[in-house]
Amino acid sequence: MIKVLVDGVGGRIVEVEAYHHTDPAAHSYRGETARNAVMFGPPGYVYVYRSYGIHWCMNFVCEAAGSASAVLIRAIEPTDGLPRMRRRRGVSEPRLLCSGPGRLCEALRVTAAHNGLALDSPPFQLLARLKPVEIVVGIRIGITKAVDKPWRYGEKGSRFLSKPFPAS
DNA sequence: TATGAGATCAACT
DNA sequence: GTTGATCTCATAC
Repeated sequence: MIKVLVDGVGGRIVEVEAYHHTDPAAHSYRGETARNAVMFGPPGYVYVYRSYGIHWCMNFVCEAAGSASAVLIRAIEPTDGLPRMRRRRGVSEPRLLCSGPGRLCEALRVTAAHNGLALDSPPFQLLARLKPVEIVVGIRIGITKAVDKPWRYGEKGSRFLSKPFPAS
């Protein structure tokens, strides 16, 4: 999987979910608003929003401008800046640092200040994967609409997923 | 281990 | 006024 760093801290993306404007579960489903405007812009940008009042969630905008599609980064495998992540998260167990959207954003210190920033300029860095990996697909997590759509993608066998995928 | 509540706020109805 | 792409901690089995 691709590796993402924010200010030098981050790791390999091991779990994402896809959202699209035709998807009832997506923020962009009901059209553009002040919050989701970034999703309607060009790809390669970061969309950050607050969830349940206390957590931040990070998305990468995809496809052409106007399609309002994005991938929610649900989990990464920490590889860079482990000490800083531990300090920010207050936990030492590596697999608890980034195994979930809210955890990941706290570990990378992603906030509304990052909303609308480009993925190819500081503090963001994207690094291509070194080798192909096996991907498993499943249904999405933590949503109440379009629950049956298999738009969750993860690295097979990774120990850093927010939840395990059904055996495949 | 499993289930449940609380935290806390911006956007939407 | 209600809801939510969540997490953590507490209490119950």
